[in-house]
Amino acid sequence: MSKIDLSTEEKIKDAAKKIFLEKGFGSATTRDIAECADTNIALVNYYFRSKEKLFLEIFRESFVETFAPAARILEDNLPLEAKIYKFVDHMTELLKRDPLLPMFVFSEMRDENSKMCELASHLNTDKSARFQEQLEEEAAKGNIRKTDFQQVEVSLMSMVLFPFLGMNMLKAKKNMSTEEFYRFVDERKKNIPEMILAYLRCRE
Amino acid sequence: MSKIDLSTEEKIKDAAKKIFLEKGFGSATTRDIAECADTNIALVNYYFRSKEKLFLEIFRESFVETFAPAARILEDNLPLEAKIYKFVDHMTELLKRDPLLPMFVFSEMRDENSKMCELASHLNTDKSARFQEQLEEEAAKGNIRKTDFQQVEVSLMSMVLFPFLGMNMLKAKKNMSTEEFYRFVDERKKNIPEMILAYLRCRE
DNA sequence: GTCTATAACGGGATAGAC
DNA sequence: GTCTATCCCGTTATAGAC
Repeated sequence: MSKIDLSTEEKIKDAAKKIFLEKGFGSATTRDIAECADTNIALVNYYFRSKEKLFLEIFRESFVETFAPAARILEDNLPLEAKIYKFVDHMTELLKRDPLLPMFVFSEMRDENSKMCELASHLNTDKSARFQEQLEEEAAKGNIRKTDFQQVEVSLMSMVLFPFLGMNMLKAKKNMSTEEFYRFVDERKKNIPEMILAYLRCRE
Repeated sequence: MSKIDLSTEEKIKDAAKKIFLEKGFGSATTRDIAECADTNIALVNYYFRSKEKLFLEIFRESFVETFAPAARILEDNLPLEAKIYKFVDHMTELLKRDPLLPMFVFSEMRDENSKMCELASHLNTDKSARFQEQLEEEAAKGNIRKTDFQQVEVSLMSMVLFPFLGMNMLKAKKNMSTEEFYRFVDERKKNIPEMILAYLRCRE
């Protein structure tokens, strides 16, 4: 189905996603969205009641249906090394398709009292601590060093997400084109797991 | 000099910094700033001409005078290991004093065409490639592995900055208090250099 | 330098015709 | 479902009195 055949509601939602991800809730306007969807403000409110309701729908989808599931790869049932490679690879590919996603999610959680923070802690129910158990098991077997799993988890997330959060800074500082940036994050698919695994495995 | 003795101009600037860092340019209002500085909108415009001019001054100071100098520790003249520890320590202490700084800088650079991106690439003049040279020298001596210095640099930055960018996400997901968060990043002062150095030193 | 009042504008939302 | 016209509010900026 080509883009032109989408229902008005779908066109508005697609436009809203694009605009909100580019500008954030505060700087995006209903006018932007309507224009981008090739309709008018009245229809945006007809389908979604308000800018805020529309936004919450986009945020929920981005976070709950896209971001969180990818992060959950760490809870999969896979050997440690394979899992880390899979996580970095899948997450990187996801972010290459949707490079503004991390900044969108995190910038809307800048205010500690925002609805988005509430939403995120709400979704904090399924804590299958498989990754933590796995690190502890491997450490007990002597395969890796004993370590704080939260530190490892955050470092892993950091190294994958940060380049996208600081994409324009990186491009500015290193004079990178978009293609070079994507090559750079592709190289990290090998680099990041190597670093994590070197840390976990090397004695000291 | 106590806060109450500051000149009106200084009070406005302090207030503007606080408000802009909390909300970003788009969501901050001149009213917020005036109220926070305990004056009125007219005076804000009297001293700074417009919201945008005020903002640019705050951004310049935050970026040029605070953020960039800290990042430049990597170009210091120090042995590799000591330098990495110093960088992580100093940067973490800076961010503990100003935890909103990374999100402020990066979120304002979300739009590729923003003035802030221009500013950042403008400041891209002093590229003393001391850190790069150092990694290459040590690799030539066989002390560390041969590696892409940009990957190492970005990973290092990632691990230090990311927790502050995702502070509220982290707090929500891990049910952390502010104190626990600060304890967490303090532990990373040891953890991050260990990871980088394990990667650089371990053969494979 | 400081304040009050107001102009000029842009934003979200809705009424009502079709 | 769709559109035009409009309302109402918050925002930036400034004029003008003190």
